[in-house]
Amino acid sequence: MVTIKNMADMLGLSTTTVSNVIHGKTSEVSQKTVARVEKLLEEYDYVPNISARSLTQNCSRIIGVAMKCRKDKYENMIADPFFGELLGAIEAEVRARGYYIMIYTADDIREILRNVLTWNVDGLILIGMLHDDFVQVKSRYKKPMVLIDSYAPREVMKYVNIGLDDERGAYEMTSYLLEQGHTAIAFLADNMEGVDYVRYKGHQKAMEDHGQRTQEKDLIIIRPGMMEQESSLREIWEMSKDYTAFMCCSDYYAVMLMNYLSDHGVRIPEDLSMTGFDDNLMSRIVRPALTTVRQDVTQKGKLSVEYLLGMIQETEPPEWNVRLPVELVIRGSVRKIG
Amino acid sequence: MVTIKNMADMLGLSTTTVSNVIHGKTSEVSQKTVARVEKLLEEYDYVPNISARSLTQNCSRIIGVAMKCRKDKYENMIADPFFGELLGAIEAEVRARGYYIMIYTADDIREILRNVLTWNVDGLILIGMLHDDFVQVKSRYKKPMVLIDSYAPREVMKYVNIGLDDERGAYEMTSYLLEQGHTAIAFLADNMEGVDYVRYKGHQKAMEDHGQRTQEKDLIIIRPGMMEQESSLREIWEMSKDYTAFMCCSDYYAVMLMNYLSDHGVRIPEDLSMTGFDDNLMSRIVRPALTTVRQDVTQKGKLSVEYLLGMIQETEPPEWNVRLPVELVIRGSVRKIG
DNA sequence: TTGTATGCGTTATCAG
DNA sequence: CTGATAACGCATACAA
Repeated sequence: MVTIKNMADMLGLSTTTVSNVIHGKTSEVSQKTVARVEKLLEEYDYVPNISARSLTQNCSRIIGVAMKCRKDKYENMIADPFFGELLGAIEAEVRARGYYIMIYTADDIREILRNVLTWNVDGLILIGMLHDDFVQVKSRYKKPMVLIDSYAPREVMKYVNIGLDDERGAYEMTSYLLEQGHTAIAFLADNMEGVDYVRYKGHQKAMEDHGQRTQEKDLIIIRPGMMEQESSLREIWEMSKDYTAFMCCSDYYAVMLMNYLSDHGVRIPEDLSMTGFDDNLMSRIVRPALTTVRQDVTQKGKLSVEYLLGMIQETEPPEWNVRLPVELVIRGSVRKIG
Repeated sequence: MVTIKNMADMLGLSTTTVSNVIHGKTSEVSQKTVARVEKLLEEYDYVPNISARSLTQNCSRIIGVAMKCRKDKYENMIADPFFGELLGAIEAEVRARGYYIMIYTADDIREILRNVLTWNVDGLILIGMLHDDFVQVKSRYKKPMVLIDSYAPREVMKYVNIGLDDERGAYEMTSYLLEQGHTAIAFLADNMEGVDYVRYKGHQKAMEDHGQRTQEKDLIIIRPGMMEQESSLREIWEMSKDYTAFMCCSDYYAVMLMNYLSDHGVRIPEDLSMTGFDDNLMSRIVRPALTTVRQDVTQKGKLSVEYLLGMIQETEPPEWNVRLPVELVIRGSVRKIG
């Protein structure tokens, strides 16, 4: 590996001059010298050492992507279609802007924080963080951050969030189901915080606006591992008999359930209508194709990077709480009744 | 951010002593000093600066994951279920071993190389590389490398490869199809190099061993974009009328085609049997579930990291050409005929 | 237009 | 047991 010093020695120049040429500060260097240096640069295919640069400039050109993943839920988060697409979109945009990406996944937020600090990351994209985690990161990491899909209370701390109009998405889906004559609707969610909670609220609101009431028993919480457990699936199957529609918080749950149920003789959508959320690859592959709420995951990733890099270049973000639009995608998994 | 020097000053010690405590070289330091230093370490939650460390030690603790991706094929490679799972598995293992991962995707191998060199990556995992690319990398990058799914000619250059028993997988699948009474089989591949070529060879061999011949027209090459193009799909549909089975080189193609065809009235498997390769998430989701060849992608990723880290620690790899086993998974997309 | 000197945070060598 | 000091590769303030 050639270093600046190597080359300076070869040319009988100082490192300063070589460095200047490398950085295009050619106004301060004579034409002739520039040519000589550039020739050598080419010849040896000089590549700067980022560690050294990072040390002097106190910036690393690394964008950290931190994902808190509950070990009990994911053993391979990146394999999830949603995260895969999101990560891919982030990677593409970061690369296009001349930065690098480093992924930090961990159960423990302190481990993530340690990594972020040790690499002196220039900016951070936080995925799947709850409020407490965010507070902890914020207290030690002082550079720009963007959260994705966060619903941490904004009163406590100002932050940029790139999210979705989750409430509206759920509202529209519920309205659609009601229009199709469904009133016995179960809502299936991961938990009752963050995104899922807001979607549930949208669902509730639509129900109320249409003169329907929601009951606690109509809310089915999918606990980790349930989708792989025969007994839990059977339980859900039993429950399904009380409803005409299952409204799921994610395509993944919708698709997994749909397959389990139809494999056990439940006809979709004749016996039970199903809807998802996200419009993943899966929703298009499954038959009947899944009626779902589309979000533009690639756009989400891209925008996160744009905002983050904007902040790194010291401009205020144009918006602190971005809610990307959402669109109802009607396919074949809902039937009209009555 | 506290530095070693900061702390040394506070304690009236030298950086050497503090550094020694940090690295557990406590045999050279008095109990009392150790305690004092550790207290401060704790108090300020000292985090080392990796750039500085990298500079002195000439190693970065970064494992590079380089993926050459043809722009015309992938706009988001990580979103592909296969790469997503592979990358996730690599990430998990790298993290468990105390290393970090950096992803380099590019169309141009020289860009990848530049990044690898600039970060002084300790080891490299190469995915989707053809022989020429590998030669180019090898000529400039002198640290350990592991290739995944490579079929670069071994005579030219010795290298570690973690791959699959592709030939056998295809052989078994073809044998299975023949047993089920199929002889009019089309083979659908991406191209005729690397993995796909070897799978095709396995297919050919099985055909011959069973007294069948393969003809050039029975080999259908899926060009980039074809899966999204109505006209191409229609063409394939037309072709399908001459066959009783489509044997696809990947689950992705199998699933996409299966859906297109069944949406157009072709009954799977009554009118046409289909098989895939990989045993992705998709193959389990689709109905009828896809008969396919299973590979353990997670194992592939994990093993790659194990081999690579072994080499970084200067031990010879136990094996230069690993061919992971493969398993026929019989589901519902193939019917028995005759 | 070019060169000298210094510092970034860490580790390593060697001397006390 | 502890401490100077140099070195890693690069960028920059300042000097010439």
